[in-house]
Amino acid sequence: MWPVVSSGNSTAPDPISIEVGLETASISGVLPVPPLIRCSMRSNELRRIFLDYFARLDHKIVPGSSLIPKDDPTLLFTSAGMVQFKPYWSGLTEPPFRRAVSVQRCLRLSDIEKVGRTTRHLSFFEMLGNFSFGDYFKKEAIEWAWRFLVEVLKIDPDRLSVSVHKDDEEAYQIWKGIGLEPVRLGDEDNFWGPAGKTGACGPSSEIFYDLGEELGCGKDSCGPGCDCDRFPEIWNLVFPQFDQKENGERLPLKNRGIDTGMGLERLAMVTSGQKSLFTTDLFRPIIEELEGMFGSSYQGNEVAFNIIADHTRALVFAITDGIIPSNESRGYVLRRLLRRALVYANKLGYYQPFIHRLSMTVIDLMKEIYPQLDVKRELIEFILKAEEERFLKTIAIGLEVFESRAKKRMSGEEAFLLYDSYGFPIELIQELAQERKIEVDVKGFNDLLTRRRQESRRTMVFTTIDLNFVKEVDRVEFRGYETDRLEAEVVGFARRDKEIYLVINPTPFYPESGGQVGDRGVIEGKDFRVDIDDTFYYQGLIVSKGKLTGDFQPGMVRARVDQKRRQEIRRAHTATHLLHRALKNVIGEWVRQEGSLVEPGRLRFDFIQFHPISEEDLARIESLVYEKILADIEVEKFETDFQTALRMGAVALFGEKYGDRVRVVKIGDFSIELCGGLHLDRTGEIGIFTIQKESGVAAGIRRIDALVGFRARDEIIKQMKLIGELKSILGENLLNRARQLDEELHRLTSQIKEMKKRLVAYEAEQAKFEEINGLKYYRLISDLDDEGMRLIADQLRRREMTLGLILQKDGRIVTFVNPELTDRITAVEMMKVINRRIGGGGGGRGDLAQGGGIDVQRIDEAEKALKDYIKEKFRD
RNA sequence: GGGGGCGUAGUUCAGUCGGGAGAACGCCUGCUUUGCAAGCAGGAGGUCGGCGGUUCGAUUCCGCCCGCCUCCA
Repeated sequence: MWPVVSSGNSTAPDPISIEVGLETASISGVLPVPPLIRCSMRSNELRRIFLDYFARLDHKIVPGSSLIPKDDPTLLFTSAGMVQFKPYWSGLTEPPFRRAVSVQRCLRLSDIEKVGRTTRHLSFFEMLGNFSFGDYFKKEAIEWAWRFLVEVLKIDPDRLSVSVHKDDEEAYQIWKGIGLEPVRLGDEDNFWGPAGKTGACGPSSEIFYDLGEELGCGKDSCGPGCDCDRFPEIWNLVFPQFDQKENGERLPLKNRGIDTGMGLERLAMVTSGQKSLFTTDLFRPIIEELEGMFGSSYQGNEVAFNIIADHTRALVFAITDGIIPSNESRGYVLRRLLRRALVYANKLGYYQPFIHRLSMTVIDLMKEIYPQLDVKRELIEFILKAEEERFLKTIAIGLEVFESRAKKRMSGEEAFLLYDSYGFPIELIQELAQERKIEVDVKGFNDLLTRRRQESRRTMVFTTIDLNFVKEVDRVEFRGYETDRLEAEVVGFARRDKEIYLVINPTPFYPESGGQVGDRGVIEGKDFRVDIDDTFYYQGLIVSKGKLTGDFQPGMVRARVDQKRRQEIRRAHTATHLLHRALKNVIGEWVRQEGSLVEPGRLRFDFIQFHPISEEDLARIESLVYEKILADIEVEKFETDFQTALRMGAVALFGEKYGDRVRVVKIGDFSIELCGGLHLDRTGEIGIFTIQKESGVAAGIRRIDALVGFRARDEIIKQMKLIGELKSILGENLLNRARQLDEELHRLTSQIKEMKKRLVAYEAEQAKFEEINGLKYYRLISDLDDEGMRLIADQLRRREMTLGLILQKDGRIVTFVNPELTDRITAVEMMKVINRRIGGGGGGRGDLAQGGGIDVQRIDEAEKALKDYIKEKFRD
């Protein structure tokens, strides 16, 4: 069974030093296209041949973008090659080129259930694509695609077949001209997009490859587009011509064009004569490594092997792009992929963490094309190992819950609770149940799961903005580097009651980017005013959001950034660069930024490091930054081309996209980074810098929180004031005094405890009783607190045949009964009798009850009633 | 974004109906045995995650927030 991870015995690994030259740290995502083929891998050739082919057709080779889509809140992952180009079709952003070609790493979870069960579905894949933005259209796209397959790759044309959208006569005729007879399919098969909720979409034409009759489903209807494995779709040619809005409406696209996608893995399959993606050179080494690990063969275990291989690839690439397993959104998807892979390993009888080892094979296989994988090797291994161990722990907890609930039958609710709250995979529940001959209500489980899904979908809110355009605009000009106020024109807007989104051109408002938060301020028009509370990029445009007062009309406006706030942001950002450099100096050059947050007066910096930073190092880092602040160094900001910046030694970050022109921020000879954010003119303006805390965010990632400028000052003053107030109470020598007081408090508390004990004994001793029908009825008044009264009651009720009450001046009261009498009368009953007469409330246990809020003046009246009640009860 | 679970001593956790904050391990002191493991006696250690509400009284009930686990999107 699963080994249980014992907690607390994990030893921190030695710090790992990674050589990161600027050459490797530079152009993230750029696929090197060597002039000579030096790889023996067939799929490596395919990437290069594809890029070459379209480059010769005047396509710009564009590096694949990160798996985290930029500027598109409707999309969880980059799920297609077109994602990074979406604004180019809608015209929201002027395309810098009209034709592009790319190899895009993609993560798609919509078909996750099919992955591994068919020979052609993957969650992670690379997509080869050529794109046109308002340039060529169907004719070229179709002809080029056909010639690429048949003439360049020499694929047997008899094995290829095509489909078009049922209403797309144009595409149909083009294929006819080539000599093919396309099948016509409906929206379900031949309409693509948009990726996410909004954006470019249109009819498509697909190219299929016939793997042979033996793989077919045998149905009469079997043919291109069939769900079986015989005719995999290898290339989808999409003709984007609509722009889908948030409400589902489709408007004509400004730059209609071409968007194609061909899965590299499927292409590798057909060009190498394989019948499955998983036997291509992209997967075979992974599968073989798995066979070695598990000691079982691929044959007969295809589904589990396929799933594990696929998910491991996805994990390696996702972590490289900066996603860390967590319990929300993107990170959670990673967690699920990893757990799914482990569950399938379990099905093969393998119970150890192994994905972190398998990931090394994936890295070795792909590092030539994606050098970043190799750079992040240690991080990937560390994160995966920690995550695998965490899952084993989850399983251990789930097992306990399972055992405690295991009866003859397990209801759907119980199974669902195990799955939903304890993360126990349903596959394991079924397996365990089978072993123990327990029946599981799978239907009930599935019903609950379905209900949960519907509920989640219903409450899902989309963060899309449907902009109305007043004026066509290529892009929004950002003038925030030079100014914080200007006159501009409203070019687009969207309204939801008092909430309004404005696109103005030009704009002084900095949109949230690179960790720096968006600007706030005011936009004023003729009869209205908008208090801007956030600014961000949306589909390539800069959008400011705020609260509207007055009557909004598009037109000329005055825009003014909250200057004071912005200055605090500048302080934090420049300080972030100093901190980054100081970290490298003190800890080591391998320190790499994993994310940062730049707010007014506050910054947060995440970086890769496998153990906490020592107090001494933190102090050194802080004082190094401070030294640079006091040196009041000039902060130079300028534009240059990417290569020049790199030659100057600029630090470029992974996952960031850089155009040909880049902005450089240089602080003397101390720090130089590529950065589009806002910065100070001199480091002295930072004023104060103080590290607030150092903590861990996830396995292998540390975080430093720091304050600067006014916010740092406010915090320090707050602390000093607090200390001042403490001193006014405790005197100058705070520490000694506090220790003294603590000791004294301790001594006095135990003394009071002792005294109370004696007082209790005394009061109990002195207590007089009155006889009522053979009972000893006590009534006393005490000045002791609740605990004291309880203790007296404890003493008295130990005596045989006793009961009574203890009263305190401010209305607190305790009633008590000897435990042997409680089946005839209880302390709670007595309390209620009193409460009925003279108010208040109370309750407790049979032998002791507490209460309060009674009217002490009328106690005699209540007591009389109580005695009558007791007499009644013990009449015999 | 929404749902479920959890948050109590340094650690792992118990705490029933709203009325005495507990156990084990660890720690400290002493004793015993001194080959070690240990044994015996005593002790320290708590904002019951935070804030607010209901109540005479809240670790317990309610609301909001924070953190962790987990599921759905």
